[in-house]
Amino acid sequence: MNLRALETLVQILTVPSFSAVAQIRNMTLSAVSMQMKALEAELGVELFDRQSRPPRLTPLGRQVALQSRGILEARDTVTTLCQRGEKLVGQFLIGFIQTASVRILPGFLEAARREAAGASFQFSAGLSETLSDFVAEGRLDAAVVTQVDPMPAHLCVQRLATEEMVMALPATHADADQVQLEAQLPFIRFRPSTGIGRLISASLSQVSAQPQQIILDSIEGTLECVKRGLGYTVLPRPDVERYCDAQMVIRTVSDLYPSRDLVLVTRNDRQSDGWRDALFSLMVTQE
Amino acid sequence: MNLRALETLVQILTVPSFSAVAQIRNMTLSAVSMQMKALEAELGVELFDRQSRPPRLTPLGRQVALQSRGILEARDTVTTLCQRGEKLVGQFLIGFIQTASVRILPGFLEAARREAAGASFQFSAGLSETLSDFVAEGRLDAAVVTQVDPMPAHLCVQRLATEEMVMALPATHADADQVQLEAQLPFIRFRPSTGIGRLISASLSQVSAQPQQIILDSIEGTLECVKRGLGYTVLPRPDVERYCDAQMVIRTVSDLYPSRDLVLVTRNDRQSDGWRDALFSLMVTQE
DNA sequence: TCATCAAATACAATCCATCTGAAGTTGTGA
DNA sequence: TCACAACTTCAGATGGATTGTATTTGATGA
Repeated sequence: MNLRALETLVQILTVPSFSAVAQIRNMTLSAVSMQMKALEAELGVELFDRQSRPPRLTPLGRQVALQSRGILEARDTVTTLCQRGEKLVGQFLIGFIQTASVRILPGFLEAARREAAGASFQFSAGLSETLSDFVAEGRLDAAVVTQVDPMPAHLCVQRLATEEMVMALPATHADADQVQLEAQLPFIRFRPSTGIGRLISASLSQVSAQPQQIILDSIEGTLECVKRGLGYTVLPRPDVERYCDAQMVIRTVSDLYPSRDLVLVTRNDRQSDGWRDALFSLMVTQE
Repeated sequence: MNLRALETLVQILTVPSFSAVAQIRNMTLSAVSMQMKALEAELGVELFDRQSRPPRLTPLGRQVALQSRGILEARDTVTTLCQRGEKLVGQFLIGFIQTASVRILPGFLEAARREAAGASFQFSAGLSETLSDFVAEGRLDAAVVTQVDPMPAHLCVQRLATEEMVMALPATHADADQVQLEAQLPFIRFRPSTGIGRLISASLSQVSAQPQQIILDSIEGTLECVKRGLGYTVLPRPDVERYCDAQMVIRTVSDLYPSRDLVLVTRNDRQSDGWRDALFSLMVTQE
């Protein structure tokens, strides 16, 4: 099916005769006639009643013309999509690690709707290493992850936020020092396979051998255990504060545990150069 | 813009490489490459990142591909529209005289939705002569009118319903005979320019010279006047009965006034032969 | 009913876009 | 660094679309 023929057909809705359409479209009457004949042949139906001299659209022909108008409009949305001057145009596949999808994603979506109407986004969740690899392979356009070493090659890394690691412990143990704590309560560890968990594991090995450990894979679940006095844990401050209440106290432990960076990773190629900074600015503005 | 190229682009959403698409679509890799290059040139954008070896869709390219899928779906609705075996497919332009649009149209629409899903309808209102002329000229596909003489040539006329003409008079004059009535009340005449009005005018000239007349162009308004004792009138029975209540009585006057026929008029050509009977049956089934 | 005219169709020649096949280039993975 | 697979480029072939001209057909008016 030829779009030029559909354009002709659609014009015939508003113009009385083939010859008039031919003039408007800068073609010969002959060409118009043949376009319509070919269209009829392809669809296997009569679009025109040729008993009458300016051939008349049949009801079916009229319907086809109206539908064709829809096809052409759909095409025009594509061309205008491509003519936008904006940087962020297209469908972006973006990965988020769990905590970032809570902290960064909502504000990002809001900013994107405001400032990047031509763009759409599809998100997927995963671990920092996986997402970084996906970006490197081209299966994702970008990802928000915690900085990991070593980063896959040819990736561009931009820091979005720094999250301080804090200790969350039951209010009943608010006064215990580190040694007492370790003796009295088990350490509840966030699943070590994730970025956070790894970071903590690395730190822990320098601190002390933990006699008792509970391993959980949910931040909310971890903190719920803390509130009930089942143990203590170490997590990024924003996550802890979100669930904090009177049953729990927060202790700053920046000397024991390093902070972590949330970063935006993109491929370091010419394509990404076109939109990397625009994407980055949509993610930081919502701070 | 070439629909075949769009098909190729859409396939690339689900298939990893140009060469795979080429195999699936029975073309050479070369042709795929050139189609995509031509598409990029036409849109003036980069749909693919050719830094990497199976060329990767850029976010914009992905968006264009997704939108293109919409274009192709729109095209498919057109082709399936044309493949329906039904008789009534397309957009029909149909004229209705005022009273028919109340009596016939609702039931017709209901039947059409049930039995002619591939058809859409656009209605216009007007006088019987005008609508009949429009059908003859091809500005309408069909019309429901009162039978008028002479009918324009080459029209096919099918009777839908017969409406008896009855007299409506105020309940206060229920016992008056025709002579008393004429002496006591003015005759309220429905606008003579319409089909009904004409019919009545023609009859009246045979009956008697009316000393007093009120002319109105609304059936409901006419009957409201009758209810209030301002005069009497003659109208089709269904219209009178719709508004009848205790303040008004109906008198059969078939000896004085002829009945009228509601008819479906269509052009008498090969095109209309295809759907005339189907349309007709949708209009009578709702009786 | 016929003559006339405008409009559409038919057809051959031509044009143009697209496809193929072969040769050349370029990422990728060993 | 090499080999290979994948893509691009190019020239030539192909086929669909357009044009110009001749012919047909429906509309109009005498």
